[in-house]
Amino acid sequence: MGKPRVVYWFRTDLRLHDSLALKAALDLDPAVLWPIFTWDPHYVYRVKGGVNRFQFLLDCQKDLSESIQKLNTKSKLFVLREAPQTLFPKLFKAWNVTHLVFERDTDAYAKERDKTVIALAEKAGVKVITRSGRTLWDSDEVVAKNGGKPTMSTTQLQSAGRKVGQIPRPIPAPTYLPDPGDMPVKFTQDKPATEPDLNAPHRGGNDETYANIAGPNGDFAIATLQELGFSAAEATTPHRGGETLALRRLEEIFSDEEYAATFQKPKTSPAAFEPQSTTLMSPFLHFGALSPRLFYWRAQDLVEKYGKKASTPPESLTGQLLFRDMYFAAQAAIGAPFIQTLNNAYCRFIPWHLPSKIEATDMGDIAVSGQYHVDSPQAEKWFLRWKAGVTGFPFVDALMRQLRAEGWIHHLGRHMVACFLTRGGCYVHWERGADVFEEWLIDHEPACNAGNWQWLSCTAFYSQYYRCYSPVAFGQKWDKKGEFIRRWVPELKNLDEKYIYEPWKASIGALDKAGVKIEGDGLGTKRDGVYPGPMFDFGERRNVCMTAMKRAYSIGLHGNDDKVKDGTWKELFEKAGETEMEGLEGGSDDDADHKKERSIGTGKHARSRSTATKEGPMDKFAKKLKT
DNA sequence: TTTGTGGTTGTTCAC
DNA sequence: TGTGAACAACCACAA
Repeated sequence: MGKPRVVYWFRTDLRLHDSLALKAALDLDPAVLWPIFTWDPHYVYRVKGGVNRFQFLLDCQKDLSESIQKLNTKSKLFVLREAPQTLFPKLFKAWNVTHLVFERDTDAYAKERDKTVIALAEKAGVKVITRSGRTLWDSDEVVAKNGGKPTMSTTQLQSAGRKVGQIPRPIPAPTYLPDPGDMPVKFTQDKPATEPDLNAPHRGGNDETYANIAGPNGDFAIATLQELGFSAAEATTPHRGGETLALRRLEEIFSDEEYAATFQKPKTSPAAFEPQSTTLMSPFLHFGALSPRLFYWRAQDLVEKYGKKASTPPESLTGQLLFRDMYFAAQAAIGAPFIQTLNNAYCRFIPWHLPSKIEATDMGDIAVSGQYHVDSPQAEKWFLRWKAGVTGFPFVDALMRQLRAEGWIHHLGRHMVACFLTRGGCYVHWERGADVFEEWLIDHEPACNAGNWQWLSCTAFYSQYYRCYSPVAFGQKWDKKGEFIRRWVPELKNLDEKYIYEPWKASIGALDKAGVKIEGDGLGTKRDGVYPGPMFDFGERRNVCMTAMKRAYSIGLHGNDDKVKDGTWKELFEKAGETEMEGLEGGSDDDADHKKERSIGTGKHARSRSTATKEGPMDKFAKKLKT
């Protein structure tokens, strides 16, 4: 028996430091080691992601590749363009591989994929070695110690975590890497189905991701944005990726001991933008350019040294990492339904507007990403205005515009816009908001995104729906003068601070002086010096939503209840006299356009109501179940 | 079992 | 310009 010939498969662990899986690979004392990355079509076509996040991913790959080359000039990150499920059997044979090593992934799709790959490896006589590493503790172990149940609070996570054991201390990056072996790719490349391509709207050019298995020059190079069909000029984020940058920033954070040791998340400002008030480490954690355990122990060691004045979880830096682990472990227990309401026993059913379309698949009944029923034209318009950052509420609009441009907004800013879209304004389904965040966030982490949207919409994790963020007061608390709004909503940059959060209250004189007109709905062609009026009376909507939430809570359905699946939930809500719900246009509206719509169309209104009663989305789903 | 307390991150008003 | 109470009332957790 010769020495092992090892493929190390980099996935969401794009780093060399603190990699238990990479250490396991090197411990084999390999004759050859190929560090590879495979472009998974699932990520390229089925996970929404704009150019900003792909740029961050490529940054991480480039940096990792350079670091590998520094350890061994013959090596680098070898990028292969084919689905792992079809690639590996061919690779095992062609490269005479003995071992496949990787860090375990955690979401439902990745677990399925890995199961397939492991089975294929076994069939090919290739030994598979995996290690946990994305989280502080292995999420499956946390779940086991939590009685097989999802961790729904940080207390649960912490007590289960204690039973798993101490969070491992980070290990250093390797100091050597073996040579890669030969890399023949004379086999046929299996090209993936590119449809549906959820990212097509972001691709300005031709998508050449899978044109050649080893890249355009056959040298396994890191892909460019152009090859992925993006134009480099389109990237609008200032936030760049890579392990080197992550480690440098970590040093900067901890060089200010007072900041790091006394960090209290609820006291950091969502309106701070230069610099921002939090660490901005989330995208590095997402792509694995930073180890969560390194971050944790840097913070924990400092806190112990700092003494009594240090902050504590859940508000402290370590607390933030605990929340992340909580969501991962909740996802590990609940599985695929964690990112949706349907079939999720832990997620309350609330008949929000714009519910997801449902598809029955082998993996269970899933919400189709991005596709939804327009049960209410009014809610649809509110949703579009929210997404476009033209709600007429400047603080909300500033946040949404920063999100789209930079792929990142402060955590409390996410609270603000999420509450506004769901239980505190539009009464639109949280899955719509989660879709938008998936598309735009460079730190999009499915577990954290779904978990936080459930939290903010009060469907799981959190239930104090009467605590509602005001688009006026909340921002003012942090940024009295509205500097943040002036930065992101330049139409209003000269407006007196008295009106910056509610420009509709400004006199014509004040507006003229600031050079801005309040009119229209903000959709369609942008006009200079024009900003839309507020899309509804917030106070009224707040009351409508809160009353509706109270009713939905008292009815008490969850995502796995039969009544939710067969459509009979509607009878319960009708009996309770609910009008603010899916299929019904409830609530009031100060939007001039809509008033017109309504005054012309009582008939139209009634029609949409009867259509919805006849067949709502869930009814359709019920039919599917019966057939 | 019941009951009380606390919960990372609300708002508004009174003083 | 800061603190405390009322608002209306959720769930988790501990005793």
